[in-house]
Amino acid sequence: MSHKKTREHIVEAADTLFYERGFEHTSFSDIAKNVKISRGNFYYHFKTKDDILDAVINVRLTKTRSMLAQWEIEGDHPADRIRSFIHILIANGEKIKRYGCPVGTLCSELAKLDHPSQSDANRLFTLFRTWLCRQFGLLGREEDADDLAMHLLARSQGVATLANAFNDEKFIQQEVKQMCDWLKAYTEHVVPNEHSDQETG
Amino acid sequence: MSHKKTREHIVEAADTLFYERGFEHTSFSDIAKNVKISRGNFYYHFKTKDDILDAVINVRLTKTRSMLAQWEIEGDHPADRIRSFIHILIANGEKIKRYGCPVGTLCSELAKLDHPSQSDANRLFTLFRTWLCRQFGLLGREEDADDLAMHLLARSQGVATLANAFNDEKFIQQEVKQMCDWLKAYTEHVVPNEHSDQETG
DNA sequence: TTCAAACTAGGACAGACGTCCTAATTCAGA
DNA sequence: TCTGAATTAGGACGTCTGTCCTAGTTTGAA
Repeated sequence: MSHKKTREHIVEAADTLFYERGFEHTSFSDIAKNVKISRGNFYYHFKTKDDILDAVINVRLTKTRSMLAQWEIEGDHPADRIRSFIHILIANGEKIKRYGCPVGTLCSELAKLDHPSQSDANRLFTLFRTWLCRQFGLLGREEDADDLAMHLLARSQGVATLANAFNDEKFIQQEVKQMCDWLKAYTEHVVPNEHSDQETG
Repeated sequence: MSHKKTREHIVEAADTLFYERGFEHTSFSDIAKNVKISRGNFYYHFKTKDDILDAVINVRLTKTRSMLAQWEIEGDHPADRIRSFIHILIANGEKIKRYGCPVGTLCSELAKLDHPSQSDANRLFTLFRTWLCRQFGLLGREEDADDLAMHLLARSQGVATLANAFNDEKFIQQEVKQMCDWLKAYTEHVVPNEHSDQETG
């Protein structure tokens, strides 16, 4: 029983610390302090620090997948789902202002370290990319769905980076509004007869 | 003579390495290897590693200022100058795909380290911001010039982050084109009588 | 040529890191 | 209750880090 719990606690603490302080700047001692176990005990659960990183990435992948699935349940119209994506900038605004985007900053750091888990971390981006791509496809934009997905992903990344640097709440809200307007214009232009045709209405 | 040269060589090598590997992941030994001096010799030129970082930031600030000044000389029309900004994504495309944006990734790393030089690094962003702000003002958009500057800055940051993660050249070019179109639409809409009225024409 | 100042090389230093070992403790099943 | 396996605590290890010292070399002006 305590085996799985301890392992999960380690991954959970590492997840938080890797986000807030970065992977390299987080030591075994830091994680141990948070989980309240002995530093030497890590070796039983993980052979190396990189193994912890892999576990953290896998947890994030799983959580992201379920979040995206949840957005598909909550929103019938693809535009609503895409709005859910855009609004994580507001939902996670405080953390983003402090630490930036967890996906972007991790991928960025691993790229500089030339770390073997780079490609695994990038799958977090791919998850959002393909999900957004599918939603734009459902909006009738099959041809350039992936371009639109990448465009929106880039906009979000940029907002996160600058919100972090300037610690600017108003900027986040302005940009979120602009992205929603951009989305609405696209939606109305492409699927004019379906601007708010949810089955609930 | 060799004093200044050595100091400059150290800062130059540190500048490159901080960009390519990150500040924390660059050691004195790494820099020493590049400059081909003894590791212990640093103390004569810099008291601490943070002092080297400060020097690097100052060099970048100076270089950026002169680059922006150059763009003002080269382009008479503010729209041309802004296009110069947009096109650094292509000019530095190879490095951005490998290491991301030097400004964004540095600010991001220092934020995670809670490093005292955060605010100095952020001044790099502010440099671009106020410069872009001024150009948009000259385009007749005094009222929302700063919003437009921040918007464009964010777009560039997002493109750099994703170009780095996906190592995607086509994506950079697409987004650069979109940004130029966005700029042109703005320009023509706001200053309709001046859509290509450079003094050279 | 002389000599103080500028500069450099090499290594000592304490502390932190990731890794790994071993003895002790906890726990589950017979 | 007993026993072997699972789990943990604590610390040893070699390496690397940033910092700092000192002896030696180079340099430029008198």
